[in-house]
Amino acid sequence: MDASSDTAIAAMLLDWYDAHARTLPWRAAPGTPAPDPYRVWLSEVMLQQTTVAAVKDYFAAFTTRWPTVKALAAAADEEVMAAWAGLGYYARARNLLACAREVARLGRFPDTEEGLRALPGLGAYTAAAVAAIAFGRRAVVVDANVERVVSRLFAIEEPLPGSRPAIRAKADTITPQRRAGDFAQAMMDLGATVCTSRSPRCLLCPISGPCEARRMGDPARLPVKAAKKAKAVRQGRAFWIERDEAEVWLVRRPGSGMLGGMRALPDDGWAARIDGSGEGPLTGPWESAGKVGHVFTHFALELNLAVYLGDGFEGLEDGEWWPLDRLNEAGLPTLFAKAARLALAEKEDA
DNA sequence: AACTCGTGGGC
DNA sequence: TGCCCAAGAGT
Repeated sequence: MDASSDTAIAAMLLDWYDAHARTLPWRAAPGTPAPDPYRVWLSEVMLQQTTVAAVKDYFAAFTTRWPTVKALAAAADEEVMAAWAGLGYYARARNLLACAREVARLGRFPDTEEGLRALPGLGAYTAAAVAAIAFGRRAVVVDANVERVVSRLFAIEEPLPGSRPAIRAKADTITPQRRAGDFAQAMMDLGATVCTSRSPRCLLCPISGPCEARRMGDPARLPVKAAKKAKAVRQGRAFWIERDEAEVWLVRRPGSGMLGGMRALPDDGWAARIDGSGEGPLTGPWESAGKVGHVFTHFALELNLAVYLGDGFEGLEDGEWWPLDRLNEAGLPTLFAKAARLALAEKEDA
C-alpha cells in the first residue's frame, strides 16, 4: 500500500472519529483543546489491561480526591494504595505515586514521548499515548486494539507477539502527522466497538474498503496468537483473627510481588511457594471457615480461610487491628475482600 | 525473551 | 461454566 492510500486510511478514521467518538470522562471531544495531561496520564495508567467500564469509577474517585498531579504527589502511600484496591495490577499504583512525585519535582509533565518514557510506569504505549493525546505530538500508539486492527487491515499472519515489530511498522505508516492523538483514540474506539476480537462489525467499519482480512473473508481469524499454557491451581491459607468482635488483624504485604504494598489478611505465603506452608501468625486453635477461589493472571488460587478461636494474641507483629465496621475502607484487594466476606458470613450463620 | 502481575465482563 | 480478553510495564 503506497503512501497516499495510507494517508487516506487516517483521513477515513478521523472522519469516523469526528462522528462517532465515545464520550469518556478523561477525553476531550474531537477537535477541542487537549485535556489536562494529568487526567490523560492517570486514565492511561488505569486503562492498562483494564476495561473502560472498570476504570470509570476509579478515575472519578481519584480526580475528585486528588485534582492535580501535585495533590497526588503529596498523598500518603497507603491512601493511594487503598484507593486503587480492586483495580488490580498494583505495581501500577506504586509507579503512579513514584511518577506523580517525579513530575511534581520536575514542575510539570515532560511534553515529549522520550521524556515521558523515562517516567515510572510509562512504557512504550503510555508514553506515546500521552505525548499524542495530551501534547499533540506525532507518536505511534500501539495497544491491543491497534494490534488487532492493524493485523486485520494488513492481513498479518505471523502470530503475536512475534508480529509486534511488523505491526508497529505498519501502524507507523498510517499514523498521520497531525491529529495523532485523535487518530490513536480513533483506532482504540474502532477496536473496542467495531473491529472487536470475536465478531467484527465490518459493515460499520470506516476502513473495511482497504482491509485485507475483510477481503479475505474471515477477519476474526486475525490476529493469530501463540497458544497459552495451562493455568496451575495453587492452594493457600489465610487467617481471620478477630478481637472483641470489633476488630480484625490486618497486615501490609511486601512492596513487590503479588498484591505488593496492599493491606491484606495474614496468610501462609502461598504467593511465594507452590503451596503455602499452612502456618499462621500465631498458634491456633483455628477453625475452618471454608474457602474462596480466585483466578490470577498465571495461576488460580484456592484460599482456605482459618478463623482464630483463642483469646490471646501473643505472636502477632507487623500488623494492625482494623475496625470491622470500617473494613470496606481497608483497601483489601479482591482476593482478601472475598475472604473477609466469607468470614463475616460465617459469623452471621453462627 | 519470557515471566510476572488482577480483575470483571462477555460469550 | 470455562476461557478469552482488556488503552502493558517491569524485570
